[in-house]
Amino acid sequence: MSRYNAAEAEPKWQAFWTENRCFAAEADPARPKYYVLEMFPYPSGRIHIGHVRNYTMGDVIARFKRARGFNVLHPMGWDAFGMPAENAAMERKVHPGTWTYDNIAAMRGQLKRMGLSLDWGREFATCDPEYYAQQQALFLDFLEAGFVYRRESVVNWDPVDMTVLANEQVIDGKGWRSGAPVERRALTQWFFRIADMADELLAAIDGLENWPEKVRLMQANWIGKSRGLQFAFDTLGAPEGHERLEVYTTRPDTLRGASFAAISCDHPLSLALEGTVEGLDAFSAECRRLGTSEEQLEKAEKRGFDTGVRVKHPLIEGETLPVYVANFILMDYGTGAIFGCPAHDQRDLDFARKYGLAVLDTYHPKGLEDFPESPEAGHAEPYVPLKSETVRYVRPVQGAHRDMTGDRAIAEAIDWAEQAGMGEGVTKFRLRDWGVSRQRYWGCPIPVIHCPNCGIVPVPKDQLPVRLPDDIDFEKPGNPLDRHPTWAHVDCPVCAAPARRETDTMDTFVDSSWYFARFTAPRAETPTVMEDAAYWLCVDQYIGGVEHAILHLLYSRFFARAMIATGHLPEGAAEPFDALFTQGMVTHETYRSADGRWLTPDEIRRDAESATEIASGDAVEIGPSIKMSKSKKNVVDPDAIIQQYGADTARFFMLSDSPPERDVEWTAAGVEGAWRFLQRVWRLATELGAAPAAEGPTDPAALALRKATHKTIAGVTADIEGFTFNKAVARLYELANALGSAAQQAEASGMAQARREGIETLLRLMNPMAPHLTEELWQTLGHTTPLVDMPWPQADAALARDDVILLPVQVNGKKRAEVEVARDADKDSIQALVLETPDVVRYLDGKPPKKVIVVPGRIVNVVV
RNA sequence: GGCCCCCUGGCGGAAUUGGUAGACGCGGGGGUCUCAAAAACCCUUGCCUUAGGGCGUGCCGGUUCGAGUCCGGCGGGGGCCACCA
Repeated sequence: MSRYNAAEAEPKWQAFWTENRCFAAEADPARPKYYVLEMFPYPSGRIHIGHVRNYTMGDVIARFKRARGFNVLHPMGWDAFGMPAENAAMERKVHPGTWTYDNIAAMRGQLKRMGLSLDWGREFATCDPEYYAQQQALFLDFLEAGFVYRRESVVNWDPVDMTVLANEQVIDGKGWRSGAPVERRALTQWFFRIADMADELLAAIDGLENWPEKVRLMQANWIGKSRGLQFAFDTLGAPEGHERLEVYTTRPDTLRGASFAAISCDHPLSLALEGTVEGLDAFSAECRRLGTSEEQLEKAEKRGFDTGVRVKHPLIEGETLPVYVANFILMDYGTGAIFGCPAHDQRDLDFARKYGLAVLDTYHPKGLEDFPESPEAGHAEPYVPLKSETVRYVRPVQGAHRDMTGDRAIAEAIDWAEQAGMGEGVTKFRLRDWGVSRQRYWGCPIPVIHCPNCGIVPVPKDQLPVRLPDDIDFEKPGNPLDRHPTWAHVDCPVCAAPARRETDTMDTFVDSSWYFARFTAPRAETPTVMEDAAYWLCVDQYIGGVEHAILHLLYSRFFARAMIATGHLPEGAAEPFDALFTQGMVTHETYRSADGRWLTPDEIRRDAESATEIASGDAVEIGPSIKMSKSKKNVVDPDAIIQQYGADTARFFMLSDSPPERDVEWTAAGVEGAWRFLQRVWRLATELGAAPAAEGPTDPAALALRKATHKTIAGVTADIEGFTFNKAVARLYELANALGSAAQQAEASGMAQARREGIETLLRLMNPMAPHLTEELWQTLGHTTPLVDMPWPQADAALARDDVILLPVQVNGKKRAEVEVARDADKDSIQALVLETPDVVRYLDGKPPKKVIVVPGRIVNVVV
C-alpha cells in the first residue's frame, strides 16, 4: 500500500508552479480581478504558527477565486522597518539592514515551503530604498496638500528607547515595546491631519458591510464622535481676560444640577492664576507629574484645588459655583474645563462628597413622587440645597429616572440653550492627529531640510530618496541619524545656505498604510500607477489579526483618501479593503514541571489525561491553552511540522478544527487527524480501479453517491465563500466517508463512474486547502491539465437536490414520527398522510387534532 | 466606569437563521486482521431508564403550534476603549 510522500511531492509541485509562473498576476481589463491580501509580516526571522493560519486562509481564497475564473492578485512583502532591527544591531553589532534582509531570506524560504499561490514577482520590503523613496514622494505631496504639518506638542517619551510614541503605542502608560513608563516631553513633531477627516472616516464605516461588526464598532469608538453643548460661564474674581470660562458637556440636560466647575492644571485660567493663589502652583505641579498608567489612574484620588474664582450658575439667578483645578481634567479634550453634576456622574459625586459640594438632581424620579427631598439615609455627605424649588436630591444616574435621560433630553437641552443664546451645540471627536515623528534610525527618513533662512524646505523630488546612511553607530542611545557626522549636513535647495536635514524618521505605521496600493505597481517610478491601481483596487479580501483593527486599518483608510486627494489613487478607492476578515489566534497547552519549569511540547509525552516529562519521567502539570509565547514555551515551529508531515497537513489542520475567526488549539492529535485524512484520500484515489467500463443501469447506491458528491460541491463552495472553512472540511470528510462505503459496493452498476466522479471532485474541492497532495493524485489519475489550471467544479442542481425527503412530525412540539414525502408535496396531502401515521393516530386517541401546522420541506406539528 | 461579544456532550465544534439539537473531527469503549504490535477497517459513544419513555443548549421567567436561536432578568467568561466631561 503506497503512501503520500510529502517530502517528495511538495517541492516538486512548488517548482512546477514557479517554473510555469502560475501565480504571476497581470492586469487584464477584459477579466474580472480579485485581490486577496494577508497582512504582511514583520521579518522577525522565523514564521510562526499564526502566519501559517493567516496565509493558509488567504491561499484558500486565492486558489478558489482563481479556479472560479478571476484574475487573482495575491502578493507578499515585508513590513521591514522598526525597532527590533535596531535592537539586534545594538546587541549583536550587526547592521539593521543586514539583519533584516537575512531574516527576509529565511522567512521567504519558509513561506515557499508552504506552497502558497503568491506572486513573488511583486515582493518588496518597506526598507527597500525603492519603496521608501515613493513614500517620501507621498509625504511631500501630502505636505503640499496640507495633510502634514509640524507643531510643538507634549509627547509620550519612551526613556529607554529614547523615542516618541503615539498615544496608541502607549499601553497602560508604558512603551509598547520597551515596557518602560512613559514620560511627558514637549517636542516639535510632524503630524498627519487625520482628525479633520474624523467625520468622514466615521460615516464611511457604515459602508463597510463586509467588515466584522466588532471592528467597525472599535473604529467608531476610537473616532469617538460626541454631540454636546459648548457654553461659557461668567466668572467672578478671575484675572483680566478670563471673564468667561468655556466648557463642553455631553449632558447639558443635567446643567441645572451643576454644583462646581473644574479645569485642567494646563488650562489658561489656571496658568494665569499661578503665582497668585497660594498652594496652586504646588498642586498643579503635582498634577503634571501624575502618571498615566492604568494602575496609577485607578489609585489616583480625584483631587481638586479651590481657586477661589467663582462662576455664575447659568440657570439659577444669584447662584454661584466654585472653580477647582482638578487632577482628572484633560486639557486636550473639549475645552479643558467642565461643570460637575454630582447627581448624574459617579466621578463628580465622589468629588462632591470629598469637598462637601451639593448633590442636586435635575429630574423628578418617575414613580417616586414622594422621594425625600433631603439626603437619603445612609448618605453621609453634606447636603447644601440651592435656592430653587425645582431641585431635588436623588441617587446618581441609576434606576427609575434613567429613561428620562438619553438622546432626546440632551437634544432638547441643546435646542433650548441655543434659542436662549446661552451656547451652541457642537460635535467633538476623540480622534487626534497622528504624530509620525520617530527619533530612530531604521525608518523612512522624513524628506525635508531645515534652512536658517528659508525654514522648512522640502527635498526636491529629483533628489529622492533621502537614503539612510550605512555607516552608523549604535553605541549610544538616541537617534543615530542625529549623531551622524555628515549625513544631516546639507545645503539648502533654495538658497544654498548650509542647512540641516530632518533627522526624524516616520512611524512604521506609515509604511504599512499604503503597501496594499504599491503591490499594484511595485516597480513603478511613482508611488502608484493610476491604471494599475484602478484595475486592482480595492483589496477584495483582506485577512489579518484583530490586533490591527483600529490603528493600521484607520491609518490606511486615511492614507487612501489623502492619496486620492493628491492624485495617487483613483476616486472610488477611498476604502482600501472591501472585505476584512480577522482570524483568531493559535493557542497551545502549557506544561510545567513540579519544580516550576516551563516545558516545551517536545519535552513531554502527552497521554489522554496526563503528561510526563520525557527526560525525567516525572508527571507534568497541564495548563490552559493560551497564545503561543516563548516565555511559556508552548510554541510549535511550523518548519518542524512541515518537515514531519508536509505543508498540506499543516494547512489542512489549520482549517479543520475551529471557525477561522475563533482561536484554534494546536494539538498533536489534531495534526495526526489531518495527516490520517490526507493518507485516506491518497488511498481512496490510488486504489481506484482503471478507467470506468461502459455504463449499465445506475444502481441506487451509485446514484446516492453521485448525489452526495454534488451536494458536497454546493456545500464546500458556499463554505469557502462564507469563510467557514471548518464546515467545508467536515463536508469533505463526509464525502470521503461516502466514498469509503462505496468502495465496498464496487460491483454495483454505475458505481465505478460514480466513484471516479466522487474522488475527482474531492480532489478538486480540496485543492485550495491541500494543493500538493491533490495535484499529485490528479496527475496519478491520468490528467494532463494540472489542477491549478482546472476550473472549479459545478454542482448539478438536480443531483444536489433531494426528490424525496423525510419530514419530521411533532405532536405538541415533540418529535414522534417521520413521514416520507415528495420534496414539493402540498400541505394538504402532507397533512392527510401525517394524520394516518400510526404514531400520530396513537397520540390523537380518536379525537380530531386542534391544529396542524405544516411547514413544507421542514416540519409538521400536530396540536392535540 | 463605558461600549460590545460569548456560554451547546469528556473536548473542538454543527444546527439550512424560529422548524428533527449534537453534523464532522478528537478522545473513549468494543471488535476484525496479526505470533504480536503498528497501520488500517467495522461497530458504538449526550444524560437517566427494565421495557415504553423521560431529561437535556449557563440559571429563572416570558412570547410562540414550536426557542440553542426572539424578549426580560440573573450568573459566569472574554474583547476593546478609558480620568473623553
